[in-house]
Amino acid sequence: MLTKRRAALLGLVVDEYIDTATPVSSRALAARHGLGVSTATIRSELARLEDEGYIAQPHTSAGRVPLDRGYRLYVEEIMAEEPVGLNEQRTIAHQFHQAEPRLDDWLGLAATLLAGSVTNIAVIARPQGQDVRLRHVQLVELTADSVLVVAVLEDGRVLQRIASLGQPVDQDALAVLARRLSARLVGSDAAAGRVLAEELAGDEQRIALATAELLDESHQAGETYVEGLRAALEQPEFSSVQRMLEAVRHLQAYELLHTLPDPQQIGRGATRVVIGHENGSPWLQDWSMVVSAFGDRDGAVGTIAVLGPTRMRYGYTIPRVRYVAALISSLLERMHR
Amino acid sequence: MLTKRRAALLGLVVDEYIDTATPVSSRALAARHGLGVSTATIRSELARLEDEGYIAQPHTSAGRVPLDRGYRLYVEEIMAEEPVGLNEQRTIAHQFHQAEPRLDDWLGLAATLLAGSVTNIAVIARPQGQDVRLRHVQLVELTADSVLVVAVLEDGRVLQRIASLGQPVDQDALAVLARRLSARLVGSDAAAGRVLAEELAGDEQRIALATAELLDESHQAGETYVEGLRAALEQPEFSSVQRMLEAVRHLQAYELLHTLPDPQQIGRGATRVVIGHENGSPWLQDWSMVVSAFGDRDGAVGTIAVLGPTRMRYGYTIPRVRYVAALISSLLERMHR
DNA sequence: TCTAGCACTCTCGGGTGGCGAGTGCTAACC
DNA sequence: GGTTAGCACTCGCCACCCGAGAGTGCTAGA
Repeated sequence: MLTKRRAALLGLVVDEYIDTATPVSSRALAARHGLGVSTATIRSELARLEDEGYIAQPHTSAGRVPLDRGYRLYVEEIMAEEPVGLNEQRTIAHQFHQAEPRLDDWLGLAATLLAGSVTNIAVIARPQGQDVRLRHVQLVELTADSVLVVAVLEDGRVLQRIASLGQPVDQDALAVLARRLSARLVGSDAAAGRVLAEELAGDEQRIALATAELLDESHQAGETYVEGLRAALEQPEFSSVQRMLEAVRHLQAYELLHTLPDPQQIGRGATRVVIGHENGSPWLQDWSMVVSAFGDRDGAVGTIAVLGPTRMRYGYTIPRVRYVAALISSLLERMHR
Repeated sequence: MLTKRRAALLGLVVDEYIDTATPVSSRALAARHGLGVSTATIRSELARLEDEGYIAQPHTSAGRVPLDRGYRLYVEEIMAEEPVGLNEQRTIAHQFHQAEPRLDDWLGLAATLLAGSVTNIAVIARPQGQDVRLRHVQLVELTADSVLVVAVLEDGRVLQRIASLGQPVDQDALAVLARRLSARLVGSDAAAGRVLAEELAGDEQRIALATAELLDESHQAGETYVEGLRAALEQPEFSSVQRMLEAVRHLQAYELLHTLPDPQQIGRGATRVVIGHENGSPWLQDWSMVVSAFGDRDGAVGTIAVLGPTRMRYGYTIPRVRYVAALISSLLERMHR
């Protein structure tokens, strides 16, 4: 059974360790926080916490270090969140309102701001293979023999692709074709585009195919934004070349993408913390993730996460991830409206 | 005076050092390359090369390491280039032809391919503040009260921006406005766009302003593509945490941008090698750069560079940088045609 | 139940010595 | 004069040892 005192003590150990990155001794705890008991008492309590699997000592004559289980309890029951202050909120929101109203720009900006704010790695992803539907197609004459296909997707992205033609087309024919494409393809996906292309021929077919490819691309793209590598690497956990190289090796967009939880399972507004071994990948054994999802009222469309050593300022990071996710969601809704 | 034999010896020292990353001893030289002389002779020649400032020894009982001056001579007179094989050319060119015909995509791809090929950092930049002119404007109706402004630039980029309107516009009015914008703005820049906006009012003004902003953006963007950090960091020069952190700290896009030479001064088809202290920045003292420029027949529009430790495979890197730059130039020309 | 005291364990940093790699120098040789 | 063999010398690297310090667990007593 975990007494109240031991839980509080665990909280102090985690706080202290997050702060100093060195094993926490009974003396340090007694000195920094005026607990009414002696170091000997603290030691016996620490021993109990160790028995229960919350903390451990790296070697006999060292202080205590939190284990994943300790962090888990800390995150769920003990820690105090440090809410995002009004000023901070304003500073962040301001930057978004100054940026281009484009999802891609927003996500890049969000990654940068978030990484800077929590001095860890921020990962933002639109998941792959998601069902993205077409909201709008337009054809723009570029040169005599090429046409720009512009597709607006339901999630607000605008994609474009150049289709080169066999022969010149006139503006009117394009307008007709655009209407036809819209009529058939709005609300559907690449497969429908390819079916339609089959029915057409010549340049019309090319354009329809380009549209289908555009929709394909929207699937696969799943652009991932990763920022904050530098800040993360400055932390003491990477003070050896091997650890550092290993981190740099694994922190590739495509690898991260597969380790992020599915945004659908998290739900908008919620945050989830994944600690150490709870991550599937072996290389993430001593990393933690704070994950949230963003999207418009139709559901979650992407994941926003902060990645860092398990020794992470959870109480500080979690509200900030949540805030940025909520901000993007609200921007998305405003854009769609 | 540098005799022929000493020059050849310098070449061997550099080759060997590039290969092994450890100071080169007289014995190693005698063993690997069947020079017809003994190690004692080699030693005395090495001593002369040291007097002349081409090489140095890190400490008394160590072999020789090339100095910047040694690399310089090596690059200019001694080294043998390793040309890009036909197969390699085909593999690379193939990937470009498969990619979207979009400058941004090409540059990203080029950075990735180049970095992989030379296992160092590839930096590709379109320089900022360059005079980009408009080739084409089109307006696309998105929703009742928003219009997508699509601008095609002379360098082949397609930019877009959403302008929201005060009241619904009909397709015909848009077409008229698009023609007017084109008539006035093709071949000119953001300033002209703003002048035109002054003459208009209401939604027309908004759209003209959006167009001007688009042209502004094209100036500032100066997108920089940096790839290959991981591969570079695996090299032995970064075997200490400080060196590694320093590298990661400085390798930020905006910082690199300012250290790249002006593409105009290099000229298309040419390559320039900047070795160690020849770089302005103090942190680049033991880095080298192989730089080339790309562009269409109207001139150079961007820089393509490989960045790595001074101990770099120059003979291998230079032809590859040149090849990729030429490839992009030819793709650009084909696109503009 | 808490505390003071104490023996014990383990890391970390500094100092030492031997080893090996390479060099420069010198004297002899072609 | 250029080349070579031999040798003394220098210096970095590494393994090893040792002492100091930090921190613990245990025990006996309040």
